[in-house]
Amino acid sequence: MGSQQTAEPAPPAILRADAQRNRERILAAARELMAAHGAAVEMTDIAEAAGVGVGTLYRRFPDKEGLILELLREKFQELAAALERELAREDATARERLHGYIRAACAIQGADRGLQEAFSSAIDEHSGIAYSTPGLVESTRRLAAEAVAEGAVRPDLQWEDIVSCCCALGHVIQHEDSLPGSWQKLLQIQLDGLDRRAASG
Amino acid sequence: MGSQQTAEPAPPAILRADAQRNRERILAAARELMAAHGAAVEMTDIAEAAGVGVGTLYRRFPDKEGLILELLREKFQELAAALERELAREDATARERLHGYIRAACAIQGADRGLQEAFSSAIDEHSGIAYSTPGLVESTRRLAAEAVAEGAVRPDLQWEDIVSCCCALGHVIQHEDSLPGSWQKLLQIQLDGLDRRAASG
DNA sequence: GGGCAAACGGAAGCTTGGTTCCGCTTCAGG
DNA sequence: CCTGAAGCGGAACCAAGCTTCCGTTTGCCC
Repeated sequence: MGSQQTAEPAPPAILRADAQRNRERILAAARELMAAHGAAVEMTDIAEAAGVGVGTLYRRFPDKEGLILELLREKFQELAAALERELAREDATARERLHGYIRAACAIQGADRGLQEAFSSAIDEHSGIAYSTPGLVESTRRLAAEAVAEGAVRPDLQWEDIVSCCCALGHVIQHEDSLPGSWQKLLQIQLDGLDRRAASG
Repeated sequence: MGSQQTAEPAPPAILRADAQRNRERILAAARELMAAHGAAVEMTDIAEAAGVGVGTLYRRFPDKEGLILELLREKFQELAAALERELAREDATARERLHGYIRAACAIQGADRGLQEAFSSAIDEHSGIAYSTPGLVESTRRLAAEAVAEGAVRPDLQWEDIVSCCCALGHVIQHEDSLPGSWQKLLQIQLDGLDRRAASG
């Protein structure tokens, strides 16, 4: 191998104006379709919805996985934003902020099937994304710690429990069609179960 | 069309001895593989594990869906059996029987990835199976009613909530690898949340 | 034992959906 | 305006898996 391997001409980091525009369109279309139908949407459909050929799509993203990854990143940032918003509330107790965040996570997952899958798949194959979203873990940890310190929630609450709850709720939310309205009840049960007075043993 | 349409020769309901044996083998292999790898196993692999050609597999079952359906039926019967067993316990309070059943459902789902998917997919496309499993719904309803009547669990508990809990737990259990041990904690939170003292408002 | 419906194996066929390829078009710098 | 790199479209390609087909084998009944 020579001193400078140039196997790939390495495309410039700066995109031409039209290419940039198309990139946005593709992301928007993918966002839209995946929110509605989940990760199973076909690349062809995304391209069509974006008003672009598949070739263009593949010029921008390495493969389907890559496109999904990009959207996953977005999703987790959305979640992180909700978390920050909640943590910043001055008018609420730590327990209320905890409840607020879990509710927000439900709302986000309900509005977007993609995120529900993100939560699951991200947990497995792509767990890196969740963990690499700046501040997400750290803020969750803080949310838990503050609620425990306040004394209103179960003393053994850990940040991972918050993740489990959101993940579990997301799953039920995704099946809204066949278990209509049942997630609200489960949410209530879980929030109650997180309270100090509920903790057994 | 004549008085007796014989489009299909209508295969005899009674199988030849070897055919019967192979049918069992196929089911056993499918059970095994799907428990380990979920519904994604390939028909070819199932046939191979059963020591049989794919053709044979398709002679017994209409298609992959049909095979899965057969196993799903089994799974829900397994669940129904656990439920009956729990309901029959004389030595326990209704609340303990409720806890016992939910724990049992977790155990079953943990031992068999297939059932977790069953719980989910059954909820959607195949909800008929769950509902057609003799006594499953009825017994769940009874489990809930008895626990409520006893007064130890939240008064607004409905049988659907039990389903939600099991379904949600199953989802987290399936991701055991990436959220190690977290389902036990969530189970605890939910069981606590089901108690009367936890119920808010 | 003989005959035949039932059963078998597994190669070939088909479908679905991701990915590549390449000739044509468009931007942007000189 | 001219030119070349960057971008574009979408038909063609390819892999994966489910399903079918058909020549051969086997259990079962007379």
